[in-house]
Amino acid sequence: MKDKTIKDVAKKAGVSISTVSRVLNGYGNVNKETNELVRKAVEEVGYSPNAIARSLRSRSTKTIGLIVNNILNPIYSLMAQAIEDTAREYGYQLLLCNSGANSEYEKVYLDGLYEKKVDGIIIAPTGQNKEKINSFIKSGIPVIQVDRVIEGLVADAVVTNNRSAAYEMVSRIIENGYKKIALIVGVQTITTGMERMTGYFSALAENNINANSEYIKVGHFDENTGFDAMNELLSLPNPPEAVFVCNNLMAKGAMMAVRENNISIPSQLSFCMFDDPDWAAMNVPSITAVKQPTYEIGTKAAKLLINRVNNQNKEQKPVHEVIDSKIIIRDSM
Amino acid sequence: MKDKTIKDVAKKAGVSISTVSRVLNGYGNVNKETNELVRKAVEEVGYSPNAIARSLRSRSTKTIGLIVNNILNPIYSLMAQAIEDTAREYGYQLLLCNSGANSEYEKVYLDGLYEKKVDGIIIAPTGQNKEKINSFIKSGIPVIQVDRVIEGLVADAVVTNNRSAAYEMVSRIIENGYKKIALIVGVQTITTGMERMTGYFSALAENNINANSEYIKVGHFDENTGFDAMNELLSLPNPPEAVFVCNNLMAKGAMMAVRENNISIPSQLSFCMFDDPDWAAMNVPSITAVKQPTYEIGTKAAKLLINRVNNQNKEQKPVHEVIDSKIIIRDSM
DNA sequence: CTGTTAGCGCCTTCAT
DNA sequence: ATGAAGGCGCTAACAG
Repeated sequence: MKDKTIKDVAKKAGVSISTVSRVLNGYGNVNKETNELVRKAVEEVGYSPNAIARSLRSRSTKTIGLIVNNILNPIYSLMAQAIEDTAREYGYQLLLCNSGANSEYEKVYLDGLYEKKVDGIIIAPTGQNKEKINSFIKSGIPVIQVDRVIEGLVADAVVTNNRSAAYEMVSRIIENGYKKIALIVGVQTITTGMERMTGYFSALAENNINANSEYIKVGHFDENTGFDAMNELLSLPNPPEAVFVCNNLMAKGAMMAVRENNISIPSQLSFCMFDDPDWAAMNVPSITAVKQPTYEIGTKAAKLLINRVNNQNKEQKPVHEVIDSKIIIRDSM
Repeated sequence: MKDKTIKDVAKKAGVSISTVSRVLNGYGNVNKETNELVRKAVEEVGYSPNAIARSLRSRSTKTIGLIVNNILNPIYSLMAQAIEDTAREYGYQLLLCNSGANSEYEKVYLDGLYEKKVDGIIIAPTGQNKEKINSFIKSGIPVIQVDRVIEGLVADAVVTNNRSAAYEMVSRIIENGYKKIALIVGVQTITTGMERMTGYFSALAENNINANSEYIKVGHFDENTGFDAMNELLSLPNPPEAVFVCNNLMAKGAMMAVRENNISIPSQLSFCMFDDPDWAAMNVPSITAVKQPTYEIGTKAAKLLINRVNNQNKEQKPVHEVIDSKIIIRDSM
């Protein structure tokens, strides 16, 4: 069954296609009766507008691209939900891209989104495609960075206070009387990894505790790294008394290792983490965690983007919004 | 910076736009030298094709719409990941829609996807928009149902063996010597709710156990329902010895209630569930669960869809694919 | 207030 | 092997 076009409606209503267009888009002056006539014709014909044709002409797709690492990570699925909720509210749709933290995939996605003429993109960048991302901005397509940020890229960003949250978390550990504090953290080429580690060092320094390089494990922000790192820490001749694990995936792996080694928390090891997935609260003992304002980050990012889209002319300075995380003290520390 | 078009490339290469188009799409006969010439011009000009224009002309968007209940539910985020992986492999992109199990939203999304001329859709349907979904199919836009199915809709579907998996799970409970077995399940208007409940009844019947209506809690597939239902079960004068909770959200709520009531699993209550989220394996005791082949469902659905898209003419019969779940026995039973 | 017209960027016969 | 021309469905001047 072939789609009906604006032409069919025009014929049915006995008016010109421009009149139909005017009625459909609700601008210009249209006679009330004509308006009625057209609306009835739309019904009768069963007309549905062709967004592709409209986009080609109007140079707006009402679509935004979202590139995340891993939609399975609750951080990103919650963020996606927030963005989607906001997008819907404003009449936008979401093109979802799962980069898998792979910069090659990211590049392909960026090209795809460019060709599809999205009105803007929200991205948790791998960091490897700075120039390509920049070309969006130069073309007038707004870009909002979330979660992490590419240094030197002049684009908006919405992130959490990684450094100070980590700082505060580690300070709490110290307050509880621990000095031998380990850190499991992700690569230092992305800002989350870097900032969380910096927070850790600041807290140690401020309390005159020497950082012990044996206690610092840097790897990927994933389960395997967490598992391996924790095993290494536990097999140290002089193991740490506390550990701060810097994201939920690593923490899951680390927790597995803790269990396999029959280490009791918090009596043998104080355990706390960045992120607050379901299992953190359900674990026995429940895990002290840094809870990111993920939904809010998503909402803010989406609103910021849509705002940009609607004011492309006004050359505002990039916004760098930092929303505070909350530390949730539970029983593991 | 204005986008370069095929025209700019043509001018640069000193050929016509149709030759450029031929080179870009790799069909027809083009002289090797001309080919070179055009490719170089593409580079020099910095040309990127406009997918919108191409779609308008070619009537294909290389885009598929995905409508799920709740991207936060790991079942759906994993499915989304699978679909996305497959889509990427075949050069398709994903328009993500989060219906929130709300049929009004679902309707709006369906309209939006129709207007955006997606090549096909994958949907976990609420069940309330049968006619609208059917209109896609009538227009030649393939639809694949996942997770659940609308009765009487002539469309492909990829689901798990809800009935027999539930049947087997409950049979296992019975084998373990329990007779007072409760069920917490979602609404019976969607097939997952219905089939899982049917499986429960079959297992009881086959073992000559009378179903006790006090033990059967039907509500929404969400955390609150699970929590409330479990509380009610536990406050029964004659509480059940075992419970089968029919999805991960409900199970989370139910587990909360179990804990608040200081009920010990499995000594006081045998607990098992449909779905296998992170926390099920990590819980103490670990939870016996029906693990759906979620990734596989997503992959199959995407492949089926893409296949349909490429063979729109061939009027094949709808496929109803059922992929078996796996029961993972753990310590909670 | 309404109709005519000119494209948006691309693909695709149809000539040559 | 290449070019010219029409049109996908729609919006937005521009006339009237």
